[in-house]
Amino acid sequence: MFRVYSKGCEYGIRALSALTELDCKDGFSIETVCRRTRLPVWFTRKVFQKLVRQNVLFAKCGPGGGYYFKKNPEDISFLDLIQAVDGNVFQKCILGKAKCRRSQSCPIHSTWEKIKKVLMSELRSVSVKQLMESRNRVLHVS
Amino acid sequence: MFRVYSKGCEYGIRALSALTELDCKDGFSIETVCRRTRLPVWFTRKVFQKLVRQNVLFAKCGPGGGYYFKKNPEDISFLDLIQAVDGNVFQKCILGKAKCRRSQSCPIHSTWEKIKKVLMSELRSVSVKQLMESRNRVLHVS
DNA sequence: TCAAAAATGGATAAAAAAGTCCATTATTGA
DNA sequence: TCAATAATGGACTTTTTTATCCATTTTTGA
Repeated sequence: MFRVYSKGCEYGIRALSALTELDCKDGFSIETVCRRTRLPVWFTRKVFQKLVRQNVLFAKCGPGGGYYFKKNPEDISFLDLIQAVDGNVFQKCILGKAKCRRSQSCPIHSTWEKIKKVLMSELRSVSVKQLMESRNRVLHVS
Repeated sequence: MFRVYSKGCEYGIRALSALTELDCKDGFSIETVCRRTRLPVWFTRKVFQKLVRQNVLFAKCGPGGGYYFKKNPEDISFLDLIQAVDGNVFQKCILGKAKCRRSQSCPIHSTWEKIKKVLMSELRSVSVKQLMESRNRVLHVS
């Protein structure tokens, strides 16, 4: 039951990873993305709604509308994506202690702080742009 | 929705962390541990049952019975505990890809492998004995 | 030997997460 | 202006996880 992020977040990541340069420029509709990735449309829609609220994407209604990046895909990290969809999940104490600070900390506070630091910095080091590129590369190879 | 381990696993960790030297020698009952930690008895029981099946603890029925460590608490790591309760959770692909191997891997395979390595080695570096000690230290200080 | 103590495994209930649907709103272009 | 397109937010359903309960089994010692 180890999870870095929710299912919804996973879909968001997979959806955005499947975008092309052109999509980034001209925008993309849910239908297009979900057809390409075989993700469930209705659920992915919910995730995109969150990304809009969190200023990662912006949405344009009406014919020819769709979603557009609000920031450059280079400047959106994997961590940004997780936090936009799931919230500030990395702050909580790993042992569920309500007030886990340096004094009065849980038995593995310092270990966990160390792990978290690595985890977050690695997640920050991957951009949506990179996700897109490596996905497209994989598709070409296979 | 970030979780390193299940709720049950969390309870197991908290329960075992609350044991004393004497408990390790003479065994301990669910009631004793749960009174001390204010954990729900019935649920913690289920977790202990798993730990028994996974050879972390062994159980003795009847009056004066209870649970005993099957291995030395020094030799049980945090990681062992997680895997005993939750199974082999760290093997799965972070993006939910069924077959994520070096060739045909998901876009963040290598990043994730790196994070996982640190995560697992840190979790392996903490023993149940240490958890017990630091918990007891905290209790004395506060 | 039998009542009490302690664990077991299966059944069920409650809560949370995941997934679906729909009526509504916004926008476009014919 | 209005029909069609595309997103929105809320309501609802299903599935998974968490939590509880109980009848049964094992063991002890009076």
